[in-house]
Amino acid sequence: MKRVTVHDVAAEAKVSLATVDRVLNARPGVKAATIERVHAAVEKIGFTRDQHAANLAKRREYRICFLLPSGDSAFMQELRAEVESSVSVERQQRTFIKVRDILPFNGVSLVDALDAISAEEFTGVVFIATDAPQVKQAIKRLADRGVIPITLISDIPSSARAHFVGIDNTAAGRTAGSLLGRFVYPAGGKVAVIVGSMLLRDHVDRRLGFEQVIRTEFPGITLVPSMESNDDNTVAEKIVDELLVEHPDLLGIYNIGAAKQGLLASLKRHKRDGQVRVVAHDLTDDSKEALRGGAFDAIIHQDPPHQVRSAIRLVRAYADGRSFLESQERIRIDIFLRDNMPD
Amino acid sequence: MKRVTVHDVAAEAKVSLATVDRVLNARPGVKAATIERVHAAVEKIGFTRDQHAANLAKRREYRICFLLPSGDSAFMQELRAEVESSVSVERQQRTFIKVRDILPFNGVSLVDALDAISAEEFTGVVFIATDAPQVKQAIKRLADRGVIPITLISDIPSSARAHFVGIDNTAAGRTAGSLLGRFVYPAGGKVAVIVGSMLLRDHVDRRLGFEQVIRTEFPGITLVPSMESNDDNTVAEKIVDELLVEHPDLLGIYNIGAAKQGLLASLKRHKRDGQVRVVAHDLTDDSKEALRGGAFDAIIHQDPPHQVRSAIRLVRAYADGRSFLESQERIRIDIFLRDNMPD
DNA sequence: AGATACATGATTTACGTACCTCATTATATA
DNA sequence: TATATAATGAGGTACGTAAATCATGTATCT
Repeated sequence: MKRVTVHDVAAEAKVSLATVDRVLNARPGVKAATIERVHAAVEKIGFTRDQHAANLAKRREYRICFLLPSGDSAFMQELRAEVESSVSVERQQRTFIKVRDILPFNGVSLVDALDAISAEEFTGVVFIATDAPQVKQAIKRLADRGVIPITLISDIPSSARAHFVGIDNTAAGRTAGSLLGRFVYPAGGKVAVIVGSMLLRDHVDRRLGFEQVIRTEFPGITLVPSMESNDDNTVAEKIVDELLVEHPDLLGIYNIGAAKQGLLASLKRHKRDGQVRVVAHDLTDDSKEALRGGAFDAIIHQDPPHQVRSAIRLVRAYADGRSFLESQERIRIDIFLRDNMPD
Repeated sequence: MKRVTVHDVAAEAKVSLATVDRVLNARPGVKAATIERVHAAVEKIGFTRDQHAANLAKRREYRICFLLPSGDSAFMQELRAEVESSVSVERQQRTFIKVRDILPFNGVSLVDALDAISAEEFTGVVFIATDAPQVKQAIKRLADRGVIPITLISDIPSSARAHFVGIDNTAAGRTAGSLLGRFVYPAGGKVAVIVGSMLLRDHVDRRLGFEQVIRTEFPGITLVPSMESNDDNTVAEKIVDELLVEHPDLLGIYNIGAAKQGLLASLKRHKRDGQVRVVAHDLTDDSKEALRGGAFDAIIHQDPPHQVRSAIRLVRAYADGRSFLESQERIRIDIFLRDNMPD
């Protein structure tokens, strides 16, 4: 059971090793007929290139830059921790990862960071896109310089980014709507939405999907006009306070952004936790605790470790012009209840 | 920016290459003090062994055998398809995969298959465990022969298997209970459970978890005694027919096994699809269709591609005595609604 | 026919680690 | 002190592919 190597292919096709190499690596200077012969030989003896040997010989290296907001939301912290812990793992596969900080909610800072990256320095850049024309242009410049741009969490669909790693946020909103709708149905009644910022595309999309579903499928439910927390706990707490006072019959809340602590604090103070059905985003320590205690009913989640690994694999795949497994790179819209929480 | 190699470690530690090699590969014949020096040097200059070069030099090969039931449930078919499609991908990483058929629901067939495997032939075996003492003993013999046993989907916890790849089925049952409970609550009323076979540990566990949650958290809900479909559509259809006739006020069904077509057929014939809330297992073409049409409300799922990849990675990790990323190998209990279905 | 471009062969080096052999030096044991 | 044993060094080969160089053969064109 010896391994099938390029030498065997050469023998089988009755050509030299050099020609096999030319064919396999799509180098010029080989007749079409010869190319065919080599391919036939590959098929016949079942040759597959040894990835380890190939990578070693190619002495390929991948340098990836992650641009992460210096904000301190639990979700971002987990993402950052995941990136940092992948540094040593990925180094074994010749992938060198650097993290650069940018200011959160700040398009200019992102544009500056993108413009500061050269193809000599980095193979690809992974970042959370802010939906602004300047960012779009910066992505274009980046791609033109030969750096692979990968958007994470939040996308700019019509930009020059090679790939988006993240969930379909409209679908996530619809999912939240389906859940919360069923939870408060058939009683019917009022449901409120709290967004982080209407400037973030993912938040906007989530709200859109949520309202779609509620309006079309749960006609018994009334939507209370949504408010912006700016992902700030103090603001969120005030919003919920007012909400609970003004609508004592409130049945459910969909919390689109971060600032879950503020929401929880208000619910608890009004002794409405466990009564009002809550669907929120991102499985963090806070929300796990709230799920356990019954204050939250469901969490919509996108797995940070998976997203980080996926982004890294995608940079390598695009750099090599390789294809990749669609199914492995699709980020799922995870639903967590108390009972299917990890740990 | 040159790569840090073993040579650099040798220079830094002021020892020969041979000694560095002895230390890194834990070979005997090195003083404790010298080992320390080498480790210190590794730390200082940040050396990480190049996996590609290492694997190449080691000329390591992994041979993995998947034992799959020849049954034709959609879930098993997807699993099998995934294994087969991974053959060519994994070959590039020197992993050779073979599939062997065994009879479904048949412990003897599994035991025979396990006993027929030698360490010369295979590095590891991946199989769906049937919970029987004979199987447990066969696993022990297998492990003693030096083959790595990995259980998939269904486990025997106290056996000699190296690892279990799959979900916690009690938790899956609880998850189903939480969902269905909330869906039919606060109306209260009757909910029925249909199992595939009480001989399968995963089915038993699911029912257990489901009943736990319903009993403790949704006291308004009455559980209709559960019945066995043996994963047969004709049987399942008959069961549901009787159920719907006997309990016209039935609010929900938890379908634990396969045989979803029978369930659907009966519901449709009685024009109760969309009325009765249904939670079932495994996202297949049938259940996707049913989710879309509103006949099913939620599907509890375990991702076959992920499980196959995980099993393969685990065989390699155990074979090399390496550690692995817990988080990457944990199989999630996925919840799918119409709105977060893939595709 | 001679120049020219194209197609192919023959051969070599490099990648970074594993692993083997043989020689040499340091340390412990009798 | 002689001898056994442990610890280390020096050096080489192999793994399978990539990539380069130089030589040689063949067809094409004016």
